[in-house]
Amino acid sequence: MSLLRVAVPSPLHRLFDYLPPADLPAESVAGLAPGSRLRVPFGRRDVIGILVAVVDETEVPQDKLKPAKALLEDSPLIPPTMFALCQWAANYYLHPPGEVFPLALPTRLRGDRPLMPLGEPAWQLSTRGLGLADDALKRSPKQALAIEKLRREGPVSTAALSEAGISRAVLKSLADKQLIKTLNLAPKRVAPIGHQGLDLNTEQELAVVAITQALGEFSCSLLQGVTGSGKTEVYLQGIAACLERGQQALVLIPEIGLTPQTLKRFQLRFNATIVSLHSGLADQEREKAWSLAREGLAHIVIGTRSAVFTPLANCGLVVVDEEHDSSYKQQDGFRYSARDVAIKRAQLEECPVVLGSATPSLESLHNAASGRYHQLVLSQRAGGANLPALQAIDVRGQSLRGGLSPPLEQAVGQALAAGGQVLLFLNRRGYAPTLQCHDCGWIAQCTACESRMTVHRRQRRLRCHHCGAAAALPQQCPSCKSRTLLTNGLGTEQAEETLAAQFPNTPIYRVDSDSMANAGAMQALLDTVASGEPCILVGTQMLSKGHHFPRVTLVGVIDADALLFSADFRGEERMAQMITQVAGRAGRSDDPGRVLLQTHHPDHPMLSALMTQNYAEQAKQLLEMRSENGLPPLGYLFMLRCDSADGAAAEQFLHSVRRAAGNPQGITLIGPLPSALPRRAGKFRFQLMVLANSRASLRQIALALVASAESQPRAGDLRWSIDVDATEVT
DNA sequence: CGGAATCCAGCG
DNA sequence: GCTGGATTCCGT
Repeated sequence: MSLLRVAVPSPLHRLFDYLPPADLPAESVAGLAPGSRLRVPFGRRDVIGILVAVVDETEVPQDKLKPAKALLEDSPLIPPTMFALCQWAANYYLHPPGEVFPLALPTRLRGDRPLMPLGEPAWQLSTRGLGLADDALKRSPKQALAIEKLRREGPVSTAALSEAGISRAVLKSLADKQLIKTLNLAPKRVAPIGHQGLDLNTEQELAVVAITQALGEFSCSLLQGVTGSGKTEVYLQGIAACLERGQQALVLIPEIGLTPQTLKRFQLRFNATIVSLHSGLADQEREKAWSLAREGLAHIVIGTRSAVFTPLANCGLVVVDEEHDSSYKQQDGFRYSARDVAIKRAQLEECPVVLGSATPSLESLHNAASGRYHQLVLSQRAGGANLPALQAIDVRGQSLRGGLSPPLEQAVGQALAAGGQVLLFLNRRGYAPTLQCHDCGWIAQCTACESRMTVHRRQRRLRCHHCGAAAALPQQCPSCKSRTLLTNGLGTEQAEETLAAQFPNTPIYRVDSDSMANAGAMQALLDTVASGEPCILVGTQMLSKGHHFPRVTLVGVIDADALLFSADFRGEERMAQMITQVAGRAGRSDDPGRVLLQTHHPDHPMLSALMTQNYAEQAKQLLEMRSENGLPPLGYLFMLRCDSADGAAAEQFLHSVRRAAGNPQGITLIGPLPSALPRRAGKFRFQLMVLANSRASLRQIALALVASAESQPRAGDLRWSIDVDATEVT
């Protein structure tokens, strides 16, 4: 007997078997394709699940099996490649399959809504309308006109009818008389046209040739190009070759903030259907973009992390821009890496994938060095510009105004006087990270987290950056009623304020997620900065991503020490990437500019390495250190995390899971330990780190731990999750 | 003792 | 995750 194995939307690490729906002919059941939606009873209610397989046997007792209620479509909404990708991802990341398959669908289709047809709503004559006598409508001239038009032209879109002066009301009365009926005009398939690309230098040429020749089968290339070396141009010409083969391209970018610029550049180059998928889209727009991609009507699909699960009818090339960027890793729920999923996807699509970055992740560099990836290098900046020189400023004992030491302040003044723009990097938003009472020492803490509240003076609020809690900025100390409250430390808001006083004749622009909250703010800023007038940009890592500022001649890193000391083993890698990226924002051919790093540890080996080496050399050293410690990418790791309002319960849970794992060969278990933020949003957080010397042994122990965790009695609000290839381990 | 808040197993 | 039946809690 045929049974349907279904991925049901629930956090359970298993599939559920159902009898076929009663209305489905028995002989058609065996031939059902996976990836279709099914309405199935689950507990007390009905849910929409995804058919994973048709099976003959089950371990479920016969009397527990229930029939599915309905099959929602004949041909699967999730095409075979995407189905395989989701299945791989659920398996690789050990995530409940019922939560993975829906990612291949737009939200509207995760329920039981029917697929919205693409194309345009239109009208045509019904049989009765065709046979209508010519003078039958002489008392309704508008209706007669409509019939005449449809008779002459065949099906006409509602929009075109409306343009011809035929209103909805007219169409409705004709429809009521059953003289006309609706249909859907199929969308037109257009051939994409690529405009002439820019001239390439030799390295770019080689990269384009390599990508073009790779089309048609799976391969992975790492395009390592210093900032300003023209990586995007290489993508564009690779994509042009892909489109010429009649295939589609998928382009992943790190953040929604970069979408408009990227989209614009692609639209200028190609006369083609380009869709972008990001969190800013309304559900209906999202479904339309998804359908265009799935039907093969969109030539280029540009999107952030989740777009890696968008089906493409004929995917010929995958590009992952800024592949090192941490936003490709989802940090809650289903903790996948879109970059790694993209590589698997290219393998399933049998097409090449290009990973691009000026500062590739150690993972990708390692894979390139070991020959698993092709390495494509762009070492020259466009127009032959040099990269700016890095220099440390020893701030020990120096008086700091608005975070700036006298030498930095002086350098800023000089750069502005020379007509340049200045970029100051401070990776802390808000006014100050701490509010303290001068009389009794009270410190504003978040009540739900083990952390301090950040002062946001403009909003007159205290905000917790970990849980989002907010409170009014107190006027007096809640503990001793003193009115002398001090702020400690420096955030972008305060820096902006102090800089305005230090440089009263220069516009200061703050760039962080607070000031760039509304859509268009970033574009407006970029337009202003592009005008070239001297100004100071002060902001967080938002400044270090994507945008190039050719008129910036000085980059100042206000607090390099904040990057220097990280509990995470990826700290050094992140610092090198961030400094290299922020340094790369500046300079043009005739003036590479300079980069000043303020630090209390000018002799720190990481800083000296940054001064004297390029990113690639430094990465090589970092890789050696990882190798010595058995850390990724030379070791394999995952985290088992647990949080609960009951801290002891969370810790106990991980202890007993660890006991169940035993003491296998080649595995290092560390923990359970409280995480770096031991309490967040009212919950205590513990974690167990597992390091393995091979992917196979990692997988084996991960499966054992998940099985053990699943079989533990579930107490209270305790939650656990697994993070395969975790990037944040503190 | 009744009604509300909380706990907890089970979902095919 | 959601659901509803069982259990505990609270005021009377």
